[in-house]
Amino acid sequence: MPTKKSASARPVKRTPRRSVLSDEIYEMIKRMIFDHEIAPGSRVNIDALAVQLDVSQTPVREALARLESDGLIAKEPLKGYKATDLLSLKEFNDLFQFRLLIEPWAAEQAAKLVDNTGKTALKAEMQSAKTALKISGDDQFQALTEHDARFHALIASISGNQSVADSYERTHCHLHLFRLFMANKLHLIEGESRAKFVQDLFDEYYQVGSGQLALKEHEVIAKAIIDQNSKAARTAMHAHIESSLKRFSPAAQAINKK
Amino acid sequence: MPTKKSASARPVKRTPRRSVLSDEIYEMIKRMIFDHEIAPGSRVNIDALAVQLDVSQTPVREALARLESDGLIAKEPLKGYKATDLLSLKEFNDLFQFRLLIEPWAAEQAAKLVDNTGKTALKAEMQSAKTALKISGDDQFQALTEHDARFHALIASISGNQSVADSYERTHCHLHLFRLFMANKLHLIEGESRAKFVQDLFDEYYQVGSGQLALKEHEVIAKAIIDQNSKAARTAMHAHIESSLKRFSPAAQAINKK
DNA sequence: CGCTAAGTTTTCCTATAGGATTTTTCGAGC
DNA sequence: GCTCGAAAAATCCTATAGGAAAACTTAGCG
Repeated sequence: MPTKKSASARPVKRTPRRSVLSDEIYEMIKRMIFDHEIAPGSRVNIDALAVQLDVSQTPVREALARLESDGLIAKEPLKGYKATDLLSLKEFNDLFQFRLLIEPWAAEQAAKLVDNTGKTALKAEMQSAKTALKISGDDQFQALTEHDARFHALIASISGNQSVADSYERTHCHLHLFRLFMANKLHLIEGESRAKFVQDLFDEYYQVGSGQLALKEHEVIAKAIIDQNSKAARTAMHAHIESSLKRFSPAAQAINKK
Repeated sequence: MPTKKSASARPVKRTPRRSVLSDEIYEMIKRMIFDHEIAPGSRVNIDALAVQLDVSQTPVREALARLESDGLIAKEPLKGYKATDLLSLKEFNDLFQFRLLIEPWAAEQAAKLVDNTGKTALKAEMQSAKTALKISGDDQFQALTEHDARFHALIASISGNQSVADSYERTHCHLHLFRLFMANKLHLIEGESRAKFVQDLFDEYYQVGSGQLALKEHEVIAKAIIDQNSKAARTAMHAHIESSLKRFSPAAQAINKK
């Protein structure tokens, strides 16, 4: 009786799995948060999630436990899990302040320590950004956000300091920014004027004029690192984060006024 | 056969639990790592742990998943969990470099933003350090390490920046330091001279002369914050971390030479 | 002595049931 | 009509057993 239902609902033989199931589930749930399939603040039902993903509760629980210590999901004892709320304005500012503490240093170190492998990787990443520009719509924003995440993570990695790289990763800042942005976007289906507002935000962030401001800033940073100019790398990274903070600030404020 | 054994081995009625079982298990396992009950690098068997702690596998799995994303335990897919190795010399230095990036800033902010509640908490923590000095033996070292952890976490918290406070917490630096230190200690049962070496380390770290150097440094930091002298707080914290790095460095080197 | 192959062990995943706690619903009383 | 309290439902948390896949071990053969 029990096996029958699931056996018929599930592919007869699961494709040979690359790694461990709970890891896949972790990534899938993370992606669901990323895609707003799980809305900020909404409850997350373990049973439902297990059924939906067609696995048992165990891997779901493991994934949720990890997501909790990532700060992406909060557990209220005996009440269940819920997706964390979007960043408040304060949290948003705090996050960028934190980045200002570690990333300029990371860029500086990266410029000092970079080798040929690192230079190649940086060039490749900048190339992928250009590819992303060819996409259109929300997918473009997502592609650019993902480039942004990879770019910063790459620099942290080149810096050679694992503690710094890890702490950057765990901020999940790109995920928070994307959620913030999309929340604005989604709220606006109701009002035409606000849709325009979000479009403006988008333009502002990635496409000021024909300049693609953020990518230009990335170019400057990448160049400084490849040239092994550590001072310039630090300065450029600092400027980029502050500039990024300014660009995203309206989005964060819009949410908090709601 | 299966139920019988566990039913007889377990207390009839579990004491009314304060919170959630998996959280308790998480803390217990963390403590086991702290106490070297789980040796660095050793395999961690889920079944065995569940039996030992007298709970089922489920909460153990959740705890291990969280510990993994804390970096205290590593999962090798399809092979099981193992406790992470002790910090290599490089990781040790990286960790302190990371702390240098965020903690002096945190101290500076704390001095700017501290209120009466914060000042009271700081004074209380310094008082608890004095109490710890009355303990003797390894317990004293543990008590002082825990004070150290609370002191730094408190300042990060007073700084008001949640991202910074979280990232400090997640370094688990006090835990790593304690493991490093105890590993030296434990290895030395074999050699008398090395036992002396560890005692020296201990004296060096917490009791130089009758000065209790580290605590003196804490006093300076605490005073600067309470006086709301932000510049002094930053400087004192910077000096303290560098001083701490120097004091612990021999312990880290000893492990790596092994 | 080295390498392949079968058997054993370990580990992960699944499934399900039952106890505990919270939330919701519903009815009685003011 | 509103508030309070108790029963009912939903949800979470725990426990346990068993099956599948991979890793490890051991024995036999070249």
